[in-house]
Amino acid sequence: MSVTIKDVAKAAGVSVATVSRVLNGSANVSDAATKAVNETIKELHYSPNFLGRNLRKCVTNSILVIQPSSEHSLYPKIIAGMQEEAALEGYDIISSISNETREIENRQLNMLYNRTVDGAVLLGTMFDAETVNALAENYHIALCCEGVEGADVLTVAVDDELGGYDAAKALIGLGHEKIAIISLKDNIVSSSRREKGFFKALKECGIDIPENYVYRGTYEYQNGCDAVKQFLSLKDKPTAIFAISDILAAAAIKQASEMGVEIGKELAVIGFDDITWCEKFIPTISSISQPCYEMGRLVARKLLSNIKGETKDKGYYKMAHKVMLRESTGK
Amino acid sequence: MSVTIKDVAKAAGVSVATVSRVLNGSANVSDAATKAVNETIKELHYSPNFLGRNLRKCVTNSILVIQPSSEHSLYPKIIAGMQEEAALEGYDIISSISNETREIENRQLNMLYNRTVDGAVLLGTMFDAETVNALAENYHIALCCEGVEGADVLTVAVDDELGGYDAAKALIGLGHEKIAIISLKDNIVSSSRREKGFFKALKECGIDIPENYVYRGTYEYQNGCDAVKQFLSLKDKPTAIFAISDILAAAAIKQASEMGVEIGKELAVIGFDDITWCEKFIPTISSISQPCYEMGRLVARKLLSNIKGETKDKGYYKMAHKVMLRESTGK
DNA sequence: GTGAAAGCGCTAACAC
DNA sequence: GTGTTAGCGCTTTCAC
Repeated sequence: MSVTIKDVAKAAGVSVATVSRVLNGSANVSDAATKAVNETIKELHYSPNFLGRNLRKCVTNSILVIQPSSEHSLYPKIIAGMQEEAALEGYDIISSISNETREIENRQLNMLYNRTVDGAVLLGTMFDAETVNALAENYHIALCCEGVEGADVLTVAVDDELGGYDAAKALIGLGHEKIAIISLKDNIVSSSRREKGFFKALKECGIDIPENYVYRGTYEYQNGCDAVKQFLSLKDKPTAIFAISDILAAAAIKQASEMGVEIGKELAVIGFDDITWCEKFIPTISSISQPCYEMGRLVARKLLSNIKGETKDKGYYKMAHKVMLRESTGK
Repeated sequence: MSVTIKDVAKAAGVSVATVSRVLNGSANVSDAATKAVNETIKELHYSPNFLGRNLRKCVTNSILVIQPSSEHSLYPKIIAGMQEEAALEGYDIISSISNETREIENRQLNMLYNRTVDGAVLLGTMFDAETVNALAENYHIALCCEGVEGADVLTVAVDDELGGYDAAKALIGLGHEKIAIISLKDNIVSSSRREKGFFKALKECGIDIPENYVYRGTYEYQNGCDAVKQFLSLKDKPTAIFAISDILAAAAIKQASEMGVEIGKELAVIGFDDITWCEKFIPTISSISQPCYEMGRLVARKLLSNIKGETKDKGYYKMAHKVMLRESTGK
C-alpha cells in the first residue's frame, strides 16, 4: 500500500542500505547516490515507517506526559517547556489525561510498558510510592509539579512547604493576624506541604488560629465558596485567607464579593500556582508563582539524560517560586 | 534486554504462535496452554512490544490531536470527549501543542506520515485548504472546532455564523441598539463567521453601527482592553459588546470596570465559547456555549469509522450551540 | 489445537 | 562507497 524503503531503493537504482544511509546521514554515500535517493524520496513522497525504524533501534524518540486533570492551567506551560527541551534532542512529547483515575493512568502507562514511548513524566499521580518506585525500577519515569511521599524517583517541583510559608508570611507582613486557610481533605503531597509551611510561619510569628479558620475540602471551585461561607459566618471573622490553589482563591473571592465583603480591603486572599487568570480576574489575585516553563525544561532534560543512559538521576529538584502580590491582598 | 514473546513461549513450553494466540484471544487454544501462557506472562512480567505488533498489523490504535494553543480551555474538554469515544474502540488519543506555528504543526504531523498514529484531529490548523486537502488525500484527518474555508475534510464544529447571529440577537433582545464588536484582524474562519452572523442580525433588525464600533485585533487578552478603551473614548458609546472569544470578553469587562463602567448595567458584554471561567468570573460572563464534549466524541467516532475503512466521510457536522446569559449582560 | 516459518519496514554488521 | 543479509518482536498463514 504505502511506499517503503525498498520502493525508493528500486526506483533510485541503489540498495536499501544506501537509502537508509542517506536517511540517517550516516557513513559515506556518494554525492550522486545521495542526490538520486533524495530525489526519489520526493518523487515518491516517501516517509520512513517509524514502526520499523523504532523496532529495529529500540527507541521511539518520544516521551509521554500524563496530566491528571485537564483543567489545571499550569500543565500546558510545563508541557511547553518539556517540548522545547525535548525537541533539542529530537524527541517528541505526547500527552494524555488521566482524569485523576488510577485505572486510566495505568492504561496510559501501557505506552511505557509496550515500548511506544521511551519514558514518562507524571504531573501528579494517583500511584503510591511503592508503585512509583517499582515503575522507576523498570522504566524511565519522572514526577513533575507534584512529588510522591517516600518515592525515590526523579522529581521536579517547587518547595511547596516554603511556598506556603511565604504565602503566610506575606499576609502577616501586610498586618494580618486572623488568617484562615482553605486546604484539602485528601492527603495530597503538595497541598499538605503548603499547609505545613503555612502553619510554620504562623507559629514562628506567634499567631494562633482557631480550628474553624481551617477549611478542608477538595480542589473543586465550590469548596472555595463553602469555605468562605463558613469563615464569614463566624463572629470573629478572619481578615485574610490563604487558599492552596488559585481556583479556590478565585472561588473565595467571588463568594466573599457576593456577600458584600470588599476584597483587598476587608479581606485579603492569596492563592497558589499563579495561573494565567490571576492577573485577569477582578480583582487580580495574589499568588505563589511556579516557574512552570523552567520546570518542564528541567524535567525533560533530566529524564532524557536518564534515557540516554548518561545518568540514573533520581534527584529531587526544588525550583524557586515567587510571591506575586496583587489586588486581592490590597493594592 | 526486555522479555519477548519468545521468552514467554520457551518458559511456557509452547510456540510463539500459541502465545500470540493467547495474547490476541484468537482461534482455539487449549485451556491448559492458555493457563500456562498466562501464568508465564505474569511471572515474567511480560508486556508485548507494540512496535512489533503494530509493524506487523499496520495499525497503531492511536490517534493524534494537535492543539494550536495551550491556553484555550475548550480543547481539554474536546479531547476528553475524544478519549472517551476512542477508548470504546481500543484507541488511545495522544495530543501535542503546535503553538500556532505551521512548522511545529507539520513536525507533529510527522507522526501521521511515519505511521506512529493512525489518524489526526486538528483543533484549528495553520494550514490552508489546499494543504489540508492533500493531507486528507493520503491520511485520515479531521478538523474540529475550527474549519478551513474550502477544505473538503471531515469537520465537526458549531455553526459559528449562527452563534454570532444569536449573540447579537440576544443583545438586541435586551434592548441594545448601540452594539460594538471585538473581532480578529486575521481571517480566521470561526471568527469571521461569528462576525458575519453578528452583522446579519444587526441588519435584520435595521441596526446600523459606526465603523468605530468595530475593533479588530488578535486573540490576545490585551486586545480586549484596547478595544474597550477605544469604545469608551467615543462620544456616542456603545451599550453592548459582542466579543468573539471569552478571553476578549473578560478583558473587555475588566477594562471597562477599571474605567468605572458598571458591567451588566451601563454596558453589556457577551463572549463566545463559554469557557469554564465564564461562570467563575466577577461578574459572570454571558457567552455562546459549544458542546465540546459531544464534539470530541463525534469527531473521534467519525474519524475512527474512516480509519476502519467503513466509510470515507468528509462531512461538515454542525453542532448546536447554546446562548448562556449571565451577569455581564444584566442579571 | 499447535508449530514452523514468512514477512511487516527498517538499520547495521559485514563483505567486497 | 555500496550491496547483501540478519534480525528487531510480532502476527498469521499454512501444514500437520
